[in-house]
Order: sequence, then C-alpha cells, then structure tokens
Amino acid sequence: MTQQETLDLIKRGSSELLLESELKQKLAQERPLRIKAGFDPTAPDLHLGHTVLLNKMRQLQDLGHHALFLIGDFTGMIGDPTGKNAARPPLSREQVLENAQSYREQVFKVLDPAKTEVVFNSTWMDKFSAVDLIRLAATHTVAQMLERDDFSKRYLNKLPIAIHEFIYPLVQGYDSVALKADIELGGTDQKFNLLMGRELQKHFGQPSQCVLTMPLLEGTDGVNKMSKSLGNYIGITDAPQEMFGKLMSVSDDLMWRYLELLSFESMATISKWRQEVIQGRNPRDIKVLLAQELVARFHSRHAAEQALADFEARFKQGVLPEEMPEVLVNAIDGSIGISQMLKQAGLVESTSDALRMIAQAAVKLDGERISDKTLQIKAGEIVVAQVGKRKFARISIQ
RNA sequence: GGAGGGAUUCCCGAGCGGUUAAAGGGAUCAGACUGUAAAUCUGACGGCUCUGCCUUCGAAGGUUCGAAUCCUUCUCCCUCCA
Repeated sequence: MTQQETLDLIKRGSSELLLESELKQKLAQERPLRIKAGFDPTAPDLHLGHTVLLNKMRQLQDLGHHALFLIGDFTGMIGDPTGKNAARPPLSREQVLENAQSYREQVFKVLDPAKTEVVFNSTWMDKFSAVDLIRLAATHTVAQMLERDDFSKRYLNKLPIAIHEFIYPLVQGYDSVALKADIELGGTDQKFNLLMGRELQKHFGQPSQCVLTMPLLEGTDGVNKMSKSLGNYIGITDAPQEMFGKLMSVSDDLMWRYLELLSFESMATISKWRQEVIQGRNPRDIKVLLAQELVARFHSRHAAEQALADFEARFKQGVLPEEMPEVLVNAIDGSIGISQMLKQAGLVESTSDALRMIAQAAVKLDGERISDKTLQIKAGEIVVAQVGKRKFARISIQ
C-alpha cells in the first residue's frame, strides 16, 4: 500500500484530520504510532455511536499501530461539571474499576486486544500536586478557554460555567503528554480538547499529536447524537432482536447515515443501493441488510438470521416473539389486578400508567385486547402480556 | 464587598391569592395509517388501595377559610459595579 493509499484509508469516514502533513511525517517513520482515544468511566454501555470511533481505531491497529484506550477515571471521580444537571455523584474507585472491566469486555468486540493498552489517567494525575496543576492552568488564558464552543455559548447565554470545567480540557490535553500520543481520535465535539493536547505537548517539548475527528452518529431519533441518557441509542450488547428492531425503526434518511458510518460495505456498494432505491427498490430491504450486518457483527450470523425471521413473523404476521422476559408476579388473596400485574412485571411505569395504557387499548393478554381495567388474574395462571407494540412478558402469577 | 435579576411538572416556558395537577410548545408513550420507518391524524402525559384520595411549582417556616402566587430566612444561579 502506498503512503497515499494509507492516508486515504485513515481519512475515510472521518470528519477532519489535523495536520495531514504531520501525519505523513509520522507515517514515514514506519513505527507503530500511539493512537489515543479517551472514554468517560461513567457509561460502561457502549453503543453504536462509540463504534464509529472504535472502528477507526481498529482500522489503525490493522495498519500496525498501537491503541491506547484511555479511561478518564481521574476526571470521572471529580464528578459532573455543569451545575445545571443534578450533581452526578463522583465515582468510587471500585465503581471505576468495575466499569473499566465492563469496557474491556465490550470494547474487544471491535478492538484487537493484542494491540490495545488500557490506561487510566489517574495513574499520572493522582501524582499531580497543586503546584503542578496551577502550572498546567497557567498555560492558557480564560479567553482561550472561552473559544470552546460549549463555553462561549453558555457564557453568552448567561449559564453557569464552573471553574473546574476549565481544568477538564487541560487534564485531557495533559493525558496526551503523559501518553506521548501520536494521534488522538475523538468526536467532532471533542476538537477543542484534542487541540489542547497538541498545545500542551508542544509546551512540554514533545512533537504534537495529530488529531482525527470522527462525525457524531445521530441516535435513533435522527436528531440528537446517540447517547444513553437521551434513550436514543443502540447498545452493542443489546439482544439480537432488540438491535435488529431498533435498526429497522430508524428513518429512511438516517439509514444512509448509518450505512456510511457503521457499515463495512464499500462506498461503491452503498451508492449502488442508493441508486436502486431511487429507482423504486423498497428502502426497507436495504435497512434489513444493515440490521443484519450489525447484528452479525456483534452477535453472530445465525443470530442475525434468527432476528430477521422473528421480525418478519412478528410484524408481517403478527405472531408473538418466541423469546420474551419471563416474570414472576405475586398475587394477593389468590388473584391480582391487571394494573398491578403490569406494574410488577415492569411493562408499565406505574399503576396510573397501566390504567392509561388499558384506556388506550394498548394492552393485550394472550393476544386479546383488554378493556376492563378491573380485570383480575388468578394465581397459578401464566399469561403473555403485551403493552404497545414492543413490550412483552410471559408472566406467571403466584 | 455593593446593586439588581432569576429558580414552575422530562426540557423550554405561561401563571403572580380561589375556576390550577398547573396554559402553550418540545420530547415521550399509545391508537389509526404504514414498511414496527418517516410524515400525518387522534389521544395520553405526578402518584395511589382510582367515580375518590395523596403529593408537586429551589428548601424551610409564616400570613390566609384558601398560596406556585403574599411575608421571613436559607440554598443555588446570572448580570453589573468594586
């Protein structure tokens, strides 16, 4: 592969590469480059949004480079920055380690374990003294900090910015110094922090890292970036059926975006599909291909086929899914009210919610629509309950 | 240190003594329609032992027959001056 080809491969799907000329020089050294990417220790459930970045990291590993999977436990232990969101309780050492383990399990579905080093920034930050920190802070001015989009917006809108929030980018940047990173990967929203790494490396007499930003993947709502807290995510540990279903529920427009950022199909194939859809092919068919590819990647080929079959049976023919949560529910005096049962089974949020769902004709028991909200179910019975289109449970009454 | 402004249900945002579980919008959920899509239409959207009861309007007290609305103290945020 020529250097240009390598470079094109690295840039594929990315949003921005800074600076290309420096990366060329680094590549010319023909040594494994140190690829850094940082992760928050608080959200151990990886979703497809994370995999955009991880796929790129994997690609670099396949080119022979060394991945540094950084868990920001130091920053995580400080807690949530914005006073607006209810203060997030700082994580304990145990929680951090637990989360890190969970990361490992998930991340190696994408990354090559042999070429990955998992590191924690507490390793060096715990040794930082107050003086060190002040010196680090002295490298930048408030005006420079306010260049960050997030800060300037909040400043303009008269929203609070806590002092320690300024520390975050500095620490993140310093991580690059500590790790002697050659390239740092991050979402486009991370650009400021990534550039901070460049500045600080220069300040500490190191060659500056290159910065490769990846586009942010929109969540299933098609608007906001995929995130767990917004509930618009598809987790890589989601069950095959769930993953399949979530992918199928994505809008047609968003489907193309997902193909571009998540599929390993060549760009040529994807544009061919796009052409076919313009000529009348049902976009649904393409979505099936996407859903199958991803389920197969995170589970298995078999699971993907199973999920498709299940999907078709359920929604084309209205058959109940084969697998659903099994729940035990306790009756009182030999029977239980329907709303109580649904609540205990976790199909609705509250009794009131249950009553609402019944009033809205959303509840089915063994396929029969229920309209009687005072219905009692006897102990010893086993019923298949459905609320809405997607929520099912096989409930045993005790 | 001084002066002023603000905190409303998931979010934004009305309300400024009773008709207010609290307008409107967004998000969400359900039903219809479909390709479990989008768009659209309809409805729901604090909790419960549910024709009634209980708890919410930053927190705690107080005034009142009655408070999200008035008073006091406190907490937090923003702006300007120093």
